[in-house]
Amino acid sequence: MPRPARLTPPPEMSETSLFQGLGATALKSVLAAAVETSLRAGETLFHQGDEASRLYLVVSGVVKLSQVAANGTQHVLRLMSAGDVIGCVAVFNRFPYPVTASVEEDATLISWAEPQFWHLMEDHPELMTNALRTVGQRTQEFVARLGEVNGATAEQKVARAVLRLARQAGIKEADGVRVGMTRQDLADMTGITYFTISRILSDWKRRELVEAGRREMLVRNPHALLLLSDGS
Amino acid sequence: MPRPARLTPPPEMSETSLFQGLGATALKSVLAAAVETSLRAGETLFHQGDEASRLYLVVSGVVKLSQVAANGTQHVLRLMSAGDVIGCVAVFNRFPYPVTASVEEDATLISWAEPQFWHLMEDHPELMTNALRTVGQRTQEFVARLGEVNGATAEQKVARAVLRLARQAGIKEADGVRVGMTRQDLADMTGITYFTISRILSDWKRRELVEAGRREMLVRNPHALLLLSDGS
DNA sequence: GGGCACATTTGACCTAGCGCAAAAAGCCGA
DNA sequence: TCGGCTTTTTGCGCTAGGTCAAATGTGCCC
Repeated sequence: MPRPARLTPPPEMSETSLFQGLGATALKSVLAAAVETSLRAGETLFHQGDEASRLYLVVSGVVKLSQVAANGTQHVLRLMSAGDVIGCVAVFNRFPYPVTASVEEDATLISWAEPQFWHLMEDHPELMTNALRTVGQRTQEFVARLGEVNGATAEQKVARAVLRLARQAGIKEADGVRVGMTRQDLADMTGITYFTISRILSDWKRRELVEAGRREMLVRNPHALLLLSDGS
Repeated sequence: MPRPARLTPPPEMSETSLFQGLGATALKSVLAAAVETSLRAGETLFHQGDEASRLYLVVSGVVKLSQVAANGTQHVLRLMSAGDVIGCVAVFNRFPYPVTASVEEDATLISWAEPQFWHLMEDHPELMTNALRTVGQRTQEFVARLGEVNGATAEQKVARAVLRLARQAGIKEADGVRVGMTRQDLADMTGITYFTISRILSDWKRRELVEAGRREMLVRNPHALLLLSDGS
């Protein structure tokens, strides 16, 4: 249910990296041009291959970026949460979206039509600078990951995926970080079968690094996972 | 041996995607600010982790972008040839270079200091637009590759790597495309041991898809490789 | 031509992780 | 409380590809 974005920018907006260095007036006019959308878990923002028509900024909730490979398997690339920009790669490229964006947890987003955002960037050079930086960071992340997937054991990959998950969509609790995901989700993120995922998690449970329940887990000892993901 | 870039832009410069849409005058001033460098095969442009101080454009030759993973293995990300921009991700990020750039075949490059290029982009908005597009394309490529590495067999990965190699650094000949690389190079590009690479190439030789010699190969039937890389 | 340094090939063996099947454990609605 | 459903666990066999060792080229320098 799209509607115009509220005109009064909430204070946290000015801290969003996309808006860094933007004056209050500029920020207001950029936000005025945006449209606010609320989506429920399970709904889809856009599909892989759709024409890249809009640029989104996540205000709240969690959005999953996934890709369907040629062989039909689904690969989850990344979860996006508050402050993350979705569609930047495709929009600045005038290419179809390379991924599918679906809502994991009820989300609110604001978005701009592609030509409109180009205008905004022309009017506000800082915006373009920030966009360039954002895309650069995204690339850097993917480059780093390309390096990581190689030669890593299944356990290392799972450790990294869980840590990423905890960072991007985890909820801090007294004795750890809680993340909601199925074994299948983890499998899609790592390219490992969920059988192997289950075996690894069972092992971690035995070693008391995590507690794993149905559709969720509690990361008790992130540091140990970091060691696992890194060293042997 | 750096020296100022020649002031008269060679005609092909205006076709470089980074300079698309730039007027002749603008192009001249952008080139005037650049420095030309020639490097021999084996020399290094910059190392992974170096401060990202310059943005390079390949004029001729081939430059290899590689990454050393945490476990010490080298991973070749991409070969860059004429028209490709090197360092864009890091420079626009003010992050250290995430990769090492070394010269594969004697190369000539032009480069700009980072702050200077920002000024040029401010003066010439088309340049910034192009930069944004370039970074976007690079990202898109890496995202696509992240999806590809998953679930692919060794043969599929090698097929893709060889095709990329042929496209990025191949020399067209009467009966195929010649590419210069060692089995080890291919291993570094795919994350596969060179034993397996050798086995796969031997098989391809038997099936007459390629001819493979010491430090080089001739791709006879790119179409067959494309089928291999894609289908089962 | 002979020796040397690599690059490549081939073989033998081994293991991480996949595929499949079947059992167990939660969750929910009636 | 009982099905019926989904998610997770576990066992077992199998295979792609890694590891190691040893043989075979191949080019180059003296």
